[in-house]
Amino acid sequence: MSVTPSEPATETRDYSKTLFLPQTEFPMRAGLPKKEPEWLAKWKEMDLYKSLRKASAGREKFILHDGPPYANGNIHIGTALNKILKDFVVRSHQMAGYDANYVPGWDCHGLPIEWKIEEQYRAKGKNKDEVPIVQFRAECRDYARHWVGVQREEFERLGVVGDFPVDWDENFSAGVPQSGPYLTMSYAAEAEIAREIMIFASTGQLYRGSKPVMWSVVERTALAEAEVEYYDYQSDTITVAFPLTKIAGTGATAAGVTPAAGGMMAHEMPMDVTHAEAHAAAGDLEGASVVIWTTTPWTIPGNRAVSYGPTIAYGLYTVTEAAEDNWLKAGARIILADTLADEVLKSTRVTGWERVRDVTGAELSGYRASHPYATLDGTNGFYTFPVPLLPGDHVTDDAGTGFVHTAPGHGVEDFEAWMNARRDLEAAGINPAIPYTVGPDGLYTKDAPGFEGLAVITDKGEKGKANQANIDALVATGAIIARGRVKHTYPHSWRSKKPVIFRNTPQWFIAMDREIPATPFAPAGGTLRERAVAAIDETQFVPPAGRNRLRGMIENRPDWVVSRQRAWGVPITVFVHAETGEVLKDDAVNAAIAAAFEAEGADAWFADGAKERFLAGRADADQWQMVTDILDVWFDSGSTHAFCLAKRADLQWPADVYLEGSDQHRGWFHSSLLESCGTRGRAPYKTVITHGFTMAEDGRKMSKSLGNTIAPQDIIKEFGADILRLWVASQDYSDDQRIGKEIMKGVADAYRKLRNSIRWMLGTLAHADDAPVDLAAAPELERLMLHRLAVLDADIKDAYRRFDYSHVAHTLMTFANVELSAFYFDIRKDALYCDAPSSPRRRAALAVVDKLFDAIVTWMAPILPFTMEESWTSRGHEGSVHMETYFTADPAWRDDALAARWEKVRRVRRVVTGALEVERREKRIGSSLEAHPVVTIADDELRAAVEAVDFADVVIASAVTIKGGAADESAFTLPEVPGVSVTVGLAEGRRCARSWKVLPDVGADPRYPDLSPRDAAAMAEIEAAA
RNA sequence: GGGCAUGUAGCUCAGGUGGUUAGAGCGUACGCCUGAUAAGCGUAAGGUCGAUGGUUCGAGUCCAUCCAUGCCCA
Repeated sequence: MSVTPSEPATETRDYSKTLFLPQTEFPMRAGLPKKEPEWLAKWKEMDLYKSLRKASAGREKFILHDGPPYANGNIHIGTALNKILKDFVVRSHQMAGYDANYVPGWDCHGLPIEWKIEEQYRAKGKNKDEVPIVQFRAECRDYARHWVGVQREEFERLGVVGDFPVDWDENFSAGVPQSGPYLTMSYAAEAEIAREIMIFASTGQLYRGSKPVMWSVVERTALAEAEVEYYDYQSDTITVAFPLTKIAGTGATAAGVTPAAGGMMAHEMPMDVTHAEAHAAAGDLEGASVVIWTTTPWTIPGNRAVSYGPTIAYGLYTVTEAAEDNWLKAGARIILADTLADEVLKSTRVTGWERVRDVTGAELSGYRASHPYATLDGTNGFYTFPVPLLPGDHVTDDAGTGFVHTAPGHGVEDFEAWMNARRDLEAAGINPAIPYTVGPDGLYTKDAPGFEGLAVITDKGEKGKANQANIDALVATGAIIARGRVKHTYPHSWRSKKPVIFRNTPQWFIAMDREIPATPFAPAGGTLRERAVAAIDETQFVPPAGRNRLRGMIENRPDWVVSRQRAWGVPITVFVHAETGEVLKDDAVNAAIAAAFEAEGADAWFADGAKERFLAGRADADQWQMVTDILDVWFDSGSTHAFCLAKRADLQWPADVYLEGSDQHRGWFHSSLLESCGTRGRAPYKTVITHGFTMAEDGRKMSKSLGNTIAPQDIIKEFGADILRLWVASQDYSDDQRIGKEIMKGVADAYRKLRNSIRWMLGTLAHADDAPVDLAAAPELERLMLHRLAVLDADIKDAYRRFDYSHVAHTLMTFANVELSAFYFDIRKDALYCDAPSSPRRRAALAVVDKLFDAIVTWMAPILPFTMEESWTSRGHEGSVHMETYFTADPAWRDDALAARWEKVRRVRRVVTGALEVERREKRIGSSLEAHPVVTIADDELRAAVEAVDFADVVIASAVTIKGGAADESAFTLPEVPGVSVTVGLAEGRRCARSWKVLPDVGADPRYPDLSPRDAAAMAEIEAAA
């Protein structure tokens, strides 16, 4: 095939053994799924985590504080992504010279674990309520413990380095564990969480209020949304009229309705002429009624307001014709949403009506309604309070009447509409307290006069008499105008399958807008909301959009409900006075509680005689009630900074970084911020990093039903953890990511290319020795590579500092492919393989490859810990690469002028490469070593740059000729490189049997008739040494 | 429905303050090499920059609306 005249007689010798070919055990195929566990074992054996701590003792700390995953079930791809990103942060800072100590943690309390234990009970036919609470809690604890163990192994398998070994005895005995992961259920954590909530209590930030919750009468328990199932259910419906009264200022008030405070009205209704006129015209709503429709007649005693839609078109309607005995009489005037008026009026069985005029939301705000039971006998005028009309976006005109009966104790939207209006209500002299109309037994309480003792739902889950009693009462007062039945979906308990109700229940809140007094950790000043907003401004967000998202939530959120009527958690360790409802503030009691928790865990609160024990000698146990609610688990995890960061000698408070998924703006970032601002006056973090969610390959959410889920365990089994980690590193984690078969294959391909470049370096470096090389005197090409290292050094370290791992991965992989594999290595193979051992050129190249290797391996180590460890030890190092700091380039290597010249050289190289490709196509050459390109360069400066280097080597040809002058029209040119043309001739001479270059002086050395002079000299040297 | 984001080649990403034919790596196709060989090198194809409308001499880049996807609320 070769066009080179060959002389078989002289090419008999096999010179390949005399070349310095790459030599390495480092396999091309990684076999990661099998190899990685071996590295894990090695790190365990050397106790990498502890060795790191020891080696970096005294260095500046960099602390990423772990957001605790929930100890329930195997990890999924999102958890893996999160932990891998955290590991990037930790490892990259460790290698940058910090002491980056990572202590993982787990969230152990809460509902899902309770469910699992209850489920196990049900399977055995047991009932949770039959089991002593302390025993139940013990089972929850064991369950959490099991999953901490499972997840711990899964996290370590990802290559995450941190303080993972758990000493269970230490966690469940007195004293703060000073090593191992933190657990929200350790005794020390439970004690500290209690201390934190007691700070809120003793500073008056914690208060008892109320809120409607879904309640199952059958099970006597509050239910979470996830515990509710929706079934069809037949409900009674009623349509009720609420007569209107003009709000003060005109002097007209209906009997029994308290006039509003004059000040507010004077503000809203200034007495100028225009308004006075408008007022007079509007007067005809006096005595008209707004109309509501509801499927829960039993909530009428709890009614406190009527909501309207500010943008809904309403009309005033007069009944012109109705049967004598009809509930809605002729002459009645009612207000309805126009789109619904006909439907409603038909349902009232009136036979004639007319629309009088438009009514707007703004006009309605000038009126109040009275309660339909204002005139109900036997209620002692209880219901004579004013019923305000509240604007609410939850009101629609698709169904009903366009007005919504608002019973704040019986619905979330009702509650919110009421609470949003709270300030205005108080200003108008209306009591914003929400009545407890229904008790835990489903019976009306004394807060529902006229109905007390009647059942809404019986303890069997049947409908009680409440609905009929209310309908009768509404008929009696004449407020009802229609009734009916409707079949709709209604929430039921997932256990009993019986309907649930919303009922107002006492709950504990942390106030957002109360001035905070001094705490043990921070001086007085500001409200929780003010403090949190200020703290957000002082926090760095990556990406920056996180700031607005978190701030928006803090600015608008209501008070924080921290109580749960559950068993598995830290109790709200507070005593309330039986009569006054006052919270006991006694530091000695608080200290006793915390001390007991530290020794025994929070179970101490639930043990028999706990009340007497903690109050002994301080307060009368008969006078004080013990709160048995537990804390929302968000308070637990919001306190991790207090019981972990602040309490461990090897950590520090505040954390440098919190890093979680973007859902945690509502979750952990949020609760930690509030908790810390309430007790310590600032955020527990300096920087907040967020990542997006992992989608399936098509960019859609993963779901089991779609069958497009992918588990990290499976990826590890098929590709290895390093591939999963490289996937993490190659994406912009701040946005949502995609994962799937094709994407993983692509990542594995990219990995393989990088691995091969490393493999080649290892093989080449097998021939290196330790003799020093003066790099300043190295050839230009070597100095160019050193220059690139100097530039990359700054770039890579800056990217790590910015937490920009995709920049690191893309930059280094592109560098390895484009500048090393396809350029530097390709060019230098000749010198590295063929030059004599003593050749300065070869020795310089080896020295540079050595630097390149150290740079790439240490720079990639945080991302590919397994592969880089394998590379590092394959180079003959005894220790771990993870004990190293980053390779650092000598700033003196930077040579921009040199780089600029080489930029020119490479432009010319591209033209030559193009020309060679044409020759190959035409089958005139195969290897570029068969060619002798003749390059014509018009520009003198460009030509000088090319002439200054060994251009034949650069284009991997056996010879090259550079000429000045205008480009040859008939020769090969590239439009983007004007003034350069190339013609390609065949190299003259014979093919050197060792280097395969085609040179005229092959055989010049008579000892080696088939070699070029360079190779002959190399052979002489090698043979002399042998 | 509301708040906050995102949308550039098959995949993963670059594209400060608007300016000539929109870039890279990987993958793909084709070719070369056979001394990095289940590797290495080269060449090529591949994009209505989510859509529409607007501002401008000129927009991937600015504005508006819409669509799609996601997170958090309702």
